[in-house]
This record gives sequence, C-alpha cells and structure tokens, in this order.
Amino acid sequence: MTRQPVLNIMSLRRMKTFARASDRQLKAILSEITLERFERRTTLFRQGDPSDSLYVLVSGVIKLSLRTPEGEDILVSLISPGELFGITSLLPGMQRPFRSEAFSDCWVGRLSADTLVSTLLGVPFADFSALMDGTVSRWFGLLHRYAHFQGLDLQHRLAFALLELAQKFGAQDSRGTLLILQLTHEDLADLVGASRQKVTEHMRTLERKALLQREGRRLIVSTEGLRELVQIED
Amino acid sequence: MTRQPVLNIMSLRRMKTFARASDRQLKAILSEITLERFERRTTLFRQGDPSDSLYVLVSGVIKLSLRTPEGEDILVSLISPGELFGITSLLPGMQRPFRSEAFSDCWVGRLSADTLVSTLLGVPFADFSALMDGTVSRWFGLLHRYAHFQGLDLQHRLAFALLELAQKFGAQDSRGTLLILQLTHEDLADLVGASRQKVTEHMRTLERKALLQREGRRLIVSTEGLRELVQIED
DNA sequence: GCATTTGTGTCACCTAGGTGACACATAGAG
DNA sequence: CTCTATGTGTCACCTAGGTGACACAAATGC
Repeated sequence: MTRQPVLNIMSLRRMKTFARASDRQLKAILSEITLERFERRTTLFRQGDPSDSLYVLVSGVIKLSLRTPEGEDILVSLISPGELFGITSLLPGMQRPFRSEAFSDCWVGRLSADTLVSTLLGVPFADFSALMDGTVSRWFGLLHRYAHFQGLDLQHRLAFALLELAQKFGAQDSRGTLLILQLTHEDLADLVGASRQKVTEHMRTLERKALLQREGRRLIVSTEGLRELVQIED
Repeated sequence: MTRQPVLNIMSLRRMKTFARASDRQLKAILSEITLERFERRTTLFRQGDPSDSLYVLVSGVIKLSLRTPEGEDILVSLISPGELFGITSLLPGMQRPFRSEAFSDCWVGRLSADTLVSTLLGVPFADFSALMDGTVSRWFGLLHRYAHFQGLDLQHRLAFALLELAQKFGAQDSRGTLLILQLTHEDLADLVGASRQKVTEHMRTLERKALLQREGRRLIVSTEGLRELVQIED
C-alpha cells in the first residue's frame, strides 16, 4: 500500500476550489478532511446512496457512471486530481445520481458539504443549499436527463419527455393530464433528438396505445400509462 | 399589449428560490428587478452573449435551445413561471451557452446575479461565484457536452471525447498529447454512447488519419488534427 | 372569406450503427 | 514462464431511425 500523501495548506491551494481561500480557512478545512484510500475498481458510493459528503480527489482517477435499467453502462465523467466530486451533497436531501468508483488507485479526501460552505463563505449551509436548489439544480436535472437518454430508443425518450412536460406544464383533467403548451412535433423532435417524421409516427402509436389523446393541438397524456411504459425495464 | 403584472413580496415568495427569504431581502431584490415583456418568438439572449444578468420568469414559457454547427436545433429546456434562468451568470466570466427565446408571450424580471447572491446570502459575489466554479460548474460542462452530442455521429463524438480527455489527462509529448490513462475501447464506448466494436473501428480510422497513435495501450492524440476534424462544420 | 404559411400523416428508401461471433494479442496472476 | 483474463480487430447481418417527397389539415394573416 502506497504511503499516505501529505495534504497541507500548500497542496490545497493548488486546487481550483481553494485557490482564493485564506490560510485560516484552509486550516479549518484541513482539520475536517478525512483521507481515505481506494484501490482500483473499488466503489466509493453507488447510485441511490444518500448524498452526505463531498470528496476531493487527491491522487488517481475517479469514474462517475450510471447503470441503465437495460444493463448498459454510461460513463458520465472521469475526475482528475484536484477536483471536487460528489457535488449533489451541496443540494438539500439528494441521493447520489451516479456510481463513483476508483478508476485507478486513489487517495481521496472526504468532508461535509456544510464544512466547506460555512468555512469558505461563512453562511449557513441551509441558505446556500436552498439557493443552489433554486438555481443550479436545473443543470443537474438536465444532465441527468441527457445521461439517461443515452441508449434509449425514441419511443422511450418520447415517453420520458412527455412525463417531464406533464410534470412541469400539466393541468389535471378528467381524462388525464392536460399539457397547457402548444408543442409541435418539430419541438418534440428537437427535445428528444430525433426527426420530425419519426416523432409523428411514435406519437401516433402512443395515441393508439391510449397513452395520449389530442384535443385540437393540445395533448392529454396518461402519466400512469407512460410511467408504466418506461418502467417496464426499471 | 397585456397589462404589466404585479410583482410584489407575495408573488416572489411563491417562487421556490425566494420561499425562504425575509421581507427585507425580498424588498431589496424587488427594487433591483426590471420587468420586461417579450412577445412570442422574440429572443432574450443568444449563444455567445456575455452572461451578465439573471432572469426570473414571471409569466409565459421560455425556451432554451442550442443551434448545432450542422444547423440542427436542440431544445434544451422549457422554463415555466417562477423559475430562474440564465444561470450561467452565477459563474465568473461565462458566455451564454444557449439561446433563450420566448416560447409564448412572456413577462420576465431581470436582475444581476450579484444582487441576488449578496442579498440572499450576504456574501461577496466573487466568493460565491468562485465556489460555484469549483464545484457545480462541472454539471454545466457535462450538460453542455451531452447537448452537443445530440445528432453528432460517432466519429465526431469520439473526437470530442478524445479532445476532452487530452485536455484533462494529457501530457505534452514530442509526438502529440499523451493520455496518461489506460482507457479500453469499452470505456470509450460507454463515454460516447456507442458499442465497443464500432469504437474499435473508428479508432482505427482515426489512427489511419494520423490523428491518433498508440504506444502499447497508451494513446497519443493530435489535438490540432482532432480539432480540425470537428471544426470542419463549426 | 380566401390565401398562405405552418403543422401532420405516411410513404419508400438508405445508412449509421447495434449485435453476435470468432481469431488473435496482450497483460497480469500464479 | 505459462495460463487465463481482458482487450482488440474484423467480419456479416439486421434494424432503428434519418431523409425526401408529397397530400392533406389547420391556423393565421389580410
């Protein structure tokens, strides 16, 4: 087993996140970081774990990935030394969206998101976290969507997109969820990354399956039906 | 033209981002928000504009989209009332990554990211912004990558991925940029969303085009060459 | 109200890329 | 040094989905 690396003020300051911090702040942070070693191929956390702590990669490479219900693997990102990861811990009450595994032998520092934020900004974590939630969490949501879309066929991408839209722009209606939005098939195509024609075709088959009806150009979707469709393999 | 909507403490507090704020904070923010009207199909900002201000959608729907070099449109997100958008203004020195356009007639509040952060958190914007940059900006980068990957063929996705890796894990070498990373074709496939076999094939053609050489299982990429390859249509 | 533009439905055709199968190379483990 | 795992190269085949083309429907402007 390799010797534990030194983690001091100097080495912290070389990392982008800590470049601007004062010696006092870094000292405080250092005292809260736990160094841990992970051998190649061991996992740090898995999808669905509570997102409690934040990690700093000291040495090695970390792989963030996603396992689809179909058993396909999606490599979301490779983390290089100096980067922070496990960032969902900055948002309130999140679960880990990705699996994290040591791509090579790694040394990793672990600290609480709270410590980081309150030390660097001197602000209650809850306030910070709420602001993140109101702003930047959308990026995360979109990232999540795109990553999941990898290797889904059009049918399923469409179903997911419709569910998302129903959630955001849906009004309850006796026949299902009414989308208060005039989307053309072209818009949907741009959203799911497909051609206008194929979207038309698949929308018709969804209609035939009664997961979808139309009233003029307004859509009424059956959220239960769609959810069932996409969760068959979940 | 529709009557200008009222924007007051009550209406702000119904929005997720402002739910926790005090009356004093909201009052301060209100005094800094400028209400603007955008008719359907007009654009608020376009890709590449400086990311100076932050927007709150008061009514209507906003569309965030991306125009690929190939002329394809990618619909990244639809924003519903109450949401903040133009969030890149929270990161230092960003440009707008997406085009923003009124999908229906909209009322939009505009304020500076600085105002929001210093009012809600009472922290210098630069500090906040630096922390965001060190943490959450990765989400943004990934989102950007996935969005751009939409409708690119494997060849180009691979090229982009290799450039990204070269940037992150590359060491300068007489023959090009050496990747200090033992990636299998399977890993690359998981990264670009393709099958192992096709990745092998395309890697070989990249080798034949001399954009890539191998030394055992290490890769040496020609960043210039790859950049040229992907920018042909840029 | 009519004319023009914008959206929908449905073809037939074509190609990028998925899949399975196998031979060969290589690299760790013992 | 050898054996087994894992990775690479390359087939032939198949299918989801892109593309162009056109008819019809529905909005929208005037």
